[in-house]
Amino acid sequence: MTEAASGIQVIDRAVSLLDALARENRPASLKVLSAETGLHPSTAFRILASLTEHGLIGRDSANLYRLGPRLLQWAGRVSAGLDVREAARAEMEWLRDQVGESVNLTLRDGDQMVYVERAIPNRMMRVEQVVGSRAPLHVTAVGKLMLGESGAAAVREYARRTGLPAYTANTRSEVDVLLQDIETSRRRGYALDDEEAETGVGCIGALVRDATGSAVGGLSVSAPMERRREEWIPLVREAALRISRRLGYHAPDG
Amino acid sequence: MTEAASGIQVIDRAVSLLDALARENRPASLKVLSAETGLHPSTAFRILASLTEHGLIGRDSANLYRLGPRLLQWAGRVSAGLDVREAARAEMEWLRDQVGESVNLTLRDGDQMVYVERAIPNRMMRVEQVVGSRAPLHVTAVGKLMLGESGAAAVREYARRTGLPAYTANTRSEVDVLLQDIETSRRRGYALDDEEAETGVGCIGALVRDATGSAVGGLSVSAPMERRREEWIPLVREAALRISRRLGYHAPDG
DNA sequence: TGAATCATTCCGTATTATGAAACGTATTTG
DNA sequence: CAAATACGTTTCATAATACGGAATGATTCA
Repeated sequence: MTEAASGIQVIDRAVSLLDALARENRPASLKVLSAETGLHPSTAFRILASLTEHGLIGRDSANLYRLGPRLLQWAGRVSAGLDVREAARAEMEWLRDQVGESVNLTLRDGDQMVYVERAIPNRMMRVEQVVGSRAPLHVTAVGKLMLGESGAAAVREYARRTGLPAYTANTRSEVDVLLQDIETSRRRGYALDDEEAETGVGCIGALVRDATGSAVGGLSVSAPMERRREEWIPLVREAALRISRRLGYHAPDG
Repeated sequence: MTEAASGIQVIDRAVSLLDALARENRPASLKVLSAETGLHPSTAFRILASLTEHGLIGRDSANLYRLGPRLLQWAGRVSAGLDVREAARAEMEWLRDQVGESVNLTLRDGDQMVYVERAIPNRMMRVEQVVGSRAPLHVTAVGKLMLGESGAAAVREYARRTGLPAYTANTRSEVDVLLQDIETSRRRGYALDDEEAETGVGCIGALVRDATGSAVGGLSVSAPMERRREEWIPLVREAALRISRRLGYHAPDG
């Protein structure tokens, strides 16, 4: 169903098969996959066989297809230059232990933020993001900071492209309101998300920069709104700064 | 260089491009990638463009190609049925804090173990595995336990297929020695790796089972040999068992 | 400013992937 | 237990598809 077309047919089809498998989130039969993607069974079989050969897909005892471990090999190298995930892991765990809430590391990918790494607390009620999932820039704390990096003109373009869809009553779906928010966030060096992506969930985010000083992503704490504390702000900033330092970042002045 | 051929040409080529990019471990130019893979620049360009379209590859400001975050989406769903990684994360951190050494979660993929998740301690000297990297079954603690699951005949077949290559002086490269080791390990419910994969590194491993009782992977502690302690054995077993329980595993008797 | 290097696009061609149909194999049903 | 059904796999003629040589743009370097 979720199709994408461009460039090379076989690759489009292979991707849609892998997507179908990921969406299913469990081992799937050829029948299911070919139905799901609308591919002729024979074609789907051939492509799946090729992907299997390369380890991108594994096969069950029951002849079911599943995503293969080779993907991990590639995913491990996904980063923005240096390995941000690597640098972030320890700091994220530290921050999670400080605040007792979920900590997320996100990277920008076009008009979206991608959740790249997380540390979740051991409590009953918590906010949980799936690694690899996405959210639009304007509804996340880190996303708003990223927008602030590229200037007002770029934000307006973003607004025009996406239409600033509203996820909750609090989503900044008016350009001017968004610009206002972005500007104060930029000045303060941190951003809040006041139930703008999901009702009941609040975030505090700060940017992570690399050796060249450009923002490669961000760190954020996500908590049920009523548990979020202002006291966490310096902690989030501190953790983000420490990750940045590990990436070679040196503060502008000293 | 590292070629693989089978089934569909474009997919073989796309995979080899992604591989080249992963091997490079940094953003790479079209020139480099086409040279590395032996593909005509025009062909490499077309394939890379298609992969980029799908987010499997991202592009730098300097027109360099890098692995894209979409891979994370897929990698996040790589598992053996239920999400082992998910279930394991907390337990792994607990175990790491108990023993103060690196903890690895591994899955079997054919004749190899794949490192799927890790928790590393915050100390200067530590053993570190890259997520997605691999090792043959017979040189790892968990691998030997996995071999023990399928019986002596299967082990002999494995030995014949792979030739039991020796990585250190301690590697069990004689079938009978290996079988002996596997059998005692199976009976004890845990396995040791006494510098069999790398000199100076010792491991303690235990299996992780799913709801059907079959081994889906394993948990292991890796430490410099002189720091490894026998007291850790029950801790490793306990953590592995807790992960198994989260996957729905129920001990055979009670 | 000119030269050189690399990325990108174009396009005729043959190779490559395609999908209908036939064949195996396992599972279900009467 | 046999027949039927459903699904996975292989084959093969065909045309659509990806190929790669060459020409064009865009940068970088001298």
